[in-house]
Amino acid sequence: MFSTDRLNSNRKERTIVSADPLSQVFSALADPTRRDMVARLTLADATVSELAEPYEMSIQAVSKHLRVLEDAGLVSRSRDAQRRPVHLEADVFDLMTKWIERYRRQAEERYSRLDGVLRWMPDKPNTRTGEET
Amino acid sequence: MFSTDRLNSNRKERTIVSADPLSQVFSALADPTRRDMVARLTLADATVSELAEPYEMSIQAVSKHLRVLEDAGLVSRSRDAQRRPVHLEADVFDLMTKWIERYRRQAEERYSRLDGVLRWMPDKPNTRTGEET
DNA sequence: GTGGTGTTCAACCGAACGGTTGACAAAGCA
DNA sequence: TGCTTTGTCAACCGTTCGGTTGAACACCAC
Repeated sequence: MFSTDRLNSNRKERTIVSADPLSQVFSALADPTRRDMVARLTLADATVSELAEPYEMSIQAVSKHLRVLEDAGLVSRSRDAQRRPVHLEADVFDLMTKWIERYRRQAEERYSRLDGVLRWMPDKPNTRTGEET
Repeated sequence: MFSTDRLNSNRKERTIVSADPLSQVFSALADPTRRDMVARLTLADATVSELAEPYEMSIQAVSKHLRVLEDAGLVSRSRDAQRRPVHLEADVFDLMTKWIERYRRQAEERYSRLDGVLRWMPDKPNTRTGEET
């Protein structure tokens, strides 16, 4: 909660502030390299160097990308000797899906409601900002 | 591709490079303020100052946020005297939804396939990197 | 032990981000 | 004709981001 991390350091828990989960997931997937890794991980687990192979960047860069995927909960890592197999955690997708679907539905509802309003149309100026209490 | 923008500047088209559409949408929604704006816009169109009202930041900051939403195609703006009513373009949600659903499905398929493999289990090492040609 | 392999850590760098302030344009209102 | 409202543009500032290099750690194989 305060220092605790970055002193004993090495293990996890150097979260510091960490954005809300939804922001983390969205921003993790905002990078094409990271999206590509996720896509490949839907086919099979892979080690860091296997994941790094197709890209031109250094292994360290890939390792960093994996960290943000892990922090976002999209990916988990186990241990196999020196190797760190990466595994996709598809559940987190739901977080996004739910957010998106919720507001999409709300938007659609609103549009159909608006159709109604337009048909009704008394003499108000133009329903500009709508009926938001 | 080179200068061209930022010289004639003022009108649109200062795209410079502009990330791929999917990255733009994801990263636009990676900010909680922007997500909140989108959420509110599902209820009704709104002007810039109406949108800005609940937040502590300056109008200019809100204007910037709207720009990234607009560049991502999530939002469009019309004109009403000095006002610039903002309207949600819910279609772009589909871009994300499709990406997410595609890989979620792929991941699920893989897991069920893996169940099969485990039951079958010959003597191969472990199907590590799978069958990605 | 020594050496190789796989991965992470630490420091650094330039570009992008999220915010600020100040100036200004464009339209309505006195 | 001013003055106000609404919004954008431009410049700046500190922080984060995506990448680099170099060093270190952890583990296996001689």
